[in-house]
Amino acid sequence: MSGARSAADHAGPDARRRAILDAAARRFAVAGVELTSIDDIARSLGATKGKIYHHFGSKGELVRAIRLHSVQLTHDHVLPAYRGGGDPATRLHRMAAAHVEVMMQALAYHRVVVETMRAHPHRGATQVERSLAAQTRALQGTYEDLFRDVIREGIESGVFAGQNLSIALHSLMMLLNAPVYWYRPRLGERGTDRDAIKTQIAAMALGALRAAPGD
Amino acid sequence: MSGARSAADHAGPDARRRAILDAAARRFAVAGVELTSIDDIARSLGATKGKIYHHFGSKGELVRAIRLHSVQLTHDHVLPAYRGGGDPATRLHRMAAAHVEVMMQALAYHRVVVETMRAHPHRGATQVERSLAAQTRALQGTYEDLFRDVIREGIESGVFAGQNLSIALHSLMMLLNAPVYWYRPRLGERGTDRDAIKTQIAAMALGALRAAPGD
DNA sequence: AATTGACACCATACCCGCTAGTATGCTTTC
DNA sequence: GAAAGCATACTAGCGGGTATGGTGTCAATT
Repeated sequence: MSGARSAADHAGPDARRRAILDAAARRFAVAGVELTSIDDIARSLGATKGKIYHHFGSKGELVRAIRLHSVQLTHDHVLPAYRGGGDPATRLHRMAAAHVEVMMQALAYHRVVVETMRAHPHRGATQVERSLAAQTRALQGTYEDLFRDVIREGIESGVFAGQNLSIALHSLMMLLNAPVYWYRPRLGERGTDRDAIKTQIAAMALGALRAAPGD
Repeated sequence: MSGARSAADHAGPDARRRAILDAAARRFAVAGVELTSIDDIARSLGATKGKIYHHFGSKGELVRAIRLHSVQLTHDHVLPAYRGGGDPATRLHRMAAAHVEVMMQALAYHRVVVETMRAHPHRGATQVERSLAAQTRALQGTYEDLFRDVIREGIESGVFAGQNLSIALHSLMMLLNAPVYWYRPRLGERGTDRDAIKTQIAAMALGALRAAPGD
């Protein structure tokens, strides 16, 4: 009685992988990674374990794939603002707004990221898992470099306070990730809430960097 | 061969509870809550499950107790700065510095808090667990109200930007919690690093609140 | 001071549910 | 007809929790 490809399945295997990832991210986001069983995810797909384990090798691989996708989404969404011209303050404001925006768009994915943030090396990770983790780390690194660049430029040009770059970057990222923790889209919301949030947080980010270092 | 009370045990049962909590927090912080078994914690104490389950009803109770202790520590450490006089900016700066300070002092406890932040209700929580969680929520609420008060006061007096209070508070808390994610005490550090961190973050927090709302 | 219970304290050994992962075979597709 | 795609049924092991018994401590009693 199976085999009847329906809905999003017609677009090929990658689309099916994606559908599984979406479902997994949603379940992980609401119930937590550890408390979500593979059967839960399969059930939310109207399928069984077999489907998931056909496309992914393990639960850990699922989590790593979600993490990687999250970072890719974020990087792709913020890069234009980085490449766009303007003084450091303007660029950083646009980047910050874009970051907050994508946090709220793909909320489930980013929730998984922050939950699994303090990468407990997950003893016994497979080869694929390690590879995904490595890609994620690398992309995350180049992503943070975008902000590091702009901050440094801003410090050198005097618009940002001359403080410790590493601390500033870490703090900025946490500030921009904040909505992942508390934002809950309201039913029937049309985007004005999101605009307010991203505008305010971007403004706060700029203010934080402009702060005088001494006190 | 047992029964020989040693080390910190002489100070009574509460001290033993505390020792267990410390060990649990440390293990949880380094390996993650889910990946840490009760046996792991017991081993790190030079004891067995029996000791832990004599003092705590369940693993969940352990986690909740750690969370509560974390909030209590933070509240107690920041309250003096709240009560101290000064204009809103000064008070908030002191409160922020105190918050960051206690984050780095009781790092393990706060790590557990942020890891279990998005409270997955943990289906089947016992009565004691629910009670601990309720106390934690309550205290967390009154703690955040300290900051809310000062922010509101600052907005009214014009030193802070007139932005959405809820978003500002959430963002501020995340900014102040940031060190929990990345700070690692260096061997033989004598406190100058911590001073630099808390000073810079407090300054950034002030700057974030002073930011102009519109853009 | 010595004895005796009573209870706090903890070790040992055991159970058992839960879920990640696998083995297998039936469909559908190409 | 070969291979991808997936359902079904099963296994295995980890770890949370418990049942039980032993050991020390302390207070009351004699």
